[in-house]
Amino acid sequence: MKRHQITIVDIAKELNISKSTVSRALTGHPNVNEKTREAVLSLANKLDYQRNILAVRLITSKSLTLGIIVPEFLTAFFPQVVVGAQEVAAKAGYNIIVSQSNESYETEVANTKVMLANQVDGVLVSITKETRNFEHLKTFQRKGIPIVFFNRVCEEMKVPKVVVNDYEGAFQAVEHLIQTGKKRIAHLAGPDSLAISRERLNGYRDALKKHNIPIHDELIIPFDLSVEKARIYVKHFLEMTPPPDALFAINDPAAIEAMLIIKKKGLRIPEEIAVVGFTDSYASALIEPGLTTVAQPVMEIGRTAVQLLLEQIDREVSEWKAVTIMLKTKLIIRGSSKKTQTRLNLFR
Amino acid sequence: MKRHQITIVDIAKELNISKSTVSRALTGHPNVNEKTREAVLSLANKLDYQRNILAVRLITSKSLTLGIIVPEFLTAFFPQVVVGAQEVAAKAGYNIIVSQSNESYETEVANTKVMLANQVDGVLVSITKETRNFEHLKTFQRKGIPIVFFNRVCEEMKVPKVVVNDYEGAFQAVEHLIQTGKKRIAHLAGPDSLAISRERLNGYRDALKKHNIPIHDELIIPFDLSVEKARIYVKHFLEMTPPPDALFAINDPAAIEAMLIIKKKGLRIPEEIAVVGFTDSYASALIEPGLTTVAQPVMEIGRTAVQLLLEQIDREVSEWKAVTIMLKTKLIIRGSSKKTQTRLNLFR
DNA sequence: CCATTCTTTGGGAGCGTTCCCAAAAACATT
DNA sequence: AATGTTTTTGGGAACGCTCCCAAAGAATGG
Repeated sequence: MKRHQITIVDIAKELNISKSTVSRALTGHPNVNEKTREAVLSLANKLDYQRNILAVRLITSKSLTLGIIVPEFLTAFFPQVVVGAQEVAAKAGYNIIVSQSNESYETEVANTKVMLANQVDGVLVSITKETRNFEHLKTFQRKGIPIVFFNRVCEEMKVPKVVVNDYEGAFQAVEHLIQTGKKRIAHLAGPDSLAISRERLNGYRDALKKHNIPIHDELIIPFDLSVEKARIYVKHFLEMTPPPDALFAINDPAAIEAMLIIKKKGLRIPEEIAVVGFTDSYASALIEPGLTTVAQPVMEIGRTAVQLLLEQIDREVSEWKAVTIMLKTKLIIRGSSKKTQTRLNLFR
Repeated sequence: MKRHQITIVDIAKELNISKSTVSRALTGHPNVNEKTREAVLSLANKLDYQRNILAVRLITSKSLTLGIIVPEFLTAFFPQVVVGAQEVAAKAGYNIIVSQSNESYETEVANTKVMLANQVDGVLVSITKETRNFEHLKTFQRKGIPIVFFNRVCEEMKVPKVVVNDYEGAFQAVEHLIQTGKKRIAHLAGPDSLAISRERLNGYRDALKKHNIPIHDELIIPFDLSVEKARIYVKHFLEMTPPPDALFAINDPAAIEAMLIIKKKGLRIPEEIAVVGFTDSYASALIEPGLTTVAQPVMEIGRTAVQLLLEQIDREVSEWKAVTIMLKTKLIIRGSSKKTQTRLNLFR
């Protein structure tokens, strides 16, 4: 019952020409008579011919597939990046396979093997918070498979990277807090291993410096991005005497978690303690008061990363260049950091 | 500079045996001497041999790839389904390519073509809110490519489906509202074209019937799942005299949008109007008061759907059977529907 | 009109596997 | 020792396409 799939040989026989000519007509090769081409195309259309991409992949030694390794898929950030990536990849005829490492180094290593087994033509990577050894990722380079980092990049590898201006974003966020009169600004920082953590921390530091506010080390706590640790450290901040009058968190989930705890404690946001996050996730607009946050162009990150990747794929290994593209952030000011009316106030 | 990829022929030459034997040893075929197998495996290991999956795919006529077509990728629901799906697919050696239709029928049709072009071995589909014609999906059946629906299913096609018990979930949600003393319960329903809309509507209706509460048609408004329409209809509900004392929304985003509007109006939740959603998204726990909602096992939906799909792939077309698997929902009661203390009260 | 160039076509190898069939080798049975 | 049976191996076709090379055909020019 298995239906025979139409091949170029079928078309060739039908038209009494060779399969080479059919192939040329179909692929748009210039050396083919216009009439022949039309005949081939119309017959192909009539027979509902579908090029066997599996054969094309074998002969060209290209899987026409890109891999994306992300640390998680729970928050909206990475799915959005994937949407952007897919958009550009699809236009170029590439598929995307995604694997999430669940913030586990082990899983990330396993995922690289899956990517290799699938012979991806290139790979986008955002590392886990645990990743400190990069041998598994260097394998891609060794095998001539281009790699592009985004968001959470590996600094020691000389490959293209797509990031946002974390330093600038953090700087603006903290400066904004200072401008609203805050003086004792805590920073719930990301793990030291991630460059984004360090960049944002530097932005925080320099903003304080610029405004001559002393930097207190006890107001800077790096954590592992888990909700549990976030809670512990936020509580710790609140128990200080005096407590901080503002909190800049490494990301929105942490900021939101902080807000929940602060509100539970009965402290007023932003009057007693202001909060600022990073990324502008969906939830940051929902919570009350709205969370002030540093927005990043999430889809654009995906698009740009794939563009860079495709450029590498088309080039010789020797021509690869390690550009770092830095996209802009934008501070979104909401109720968690200013004294204006929030929706909540209406029925307080 | 292009490194020669190790093939089974290389291994065969090195060991002075035929490539057939090497193939057998590598694939675990029984008819091969144990010593030969060991020799092959150890050499393969030593040479870092990687089976060329592109060749395997061509010869077996299997892409080892599954397609997933989802209507959107913005809310957490579908990415989570994908995570579950991937988990099961990966174990069986399958890749997954995802395409989102952005709630557009046109795009959905285009996506089916992408799936066909990629020769997926099977496809998971959750239709858009616009999809009323199913020809593009029936093409899969015609070509012998198994299809499994999940969440938003096509009722007229006799294929496996994975859903949650929408009727029961809605019934429980509405019964819960009745038990908290609500009498005038509105339902912001989904579009008529989707079975989930109808199921949830039926659950709503039957719960009212059971408790002898008259059903008012003006309290049931179907909408197109857009935020804009949600806002309009919620406002419409609130302007009624008397307004409803509870609202059951087709999904969490609509419920959350409703809560924001209700709060803006200065009405108290749940005292003046209670709200219940569907799915238990991340945001439903964040908003204040917490949103009572019908939780569904999201990852499990993805896992189950892939399992069904793999079963179909392994079977002959004639053996395909159109089971519908109905997973359980669970009512999560939060502040939006009960009079207990919410966090908010602490600092009111 | 023939040599030269350009356009168009056909033949066939090759991509790296799998799998069938036959041959060889090893083992068992009378 | 001869035959039968099982295990193990090799040869080679096949998957459907691309691409190289040579050949045929058409066009051009002196």
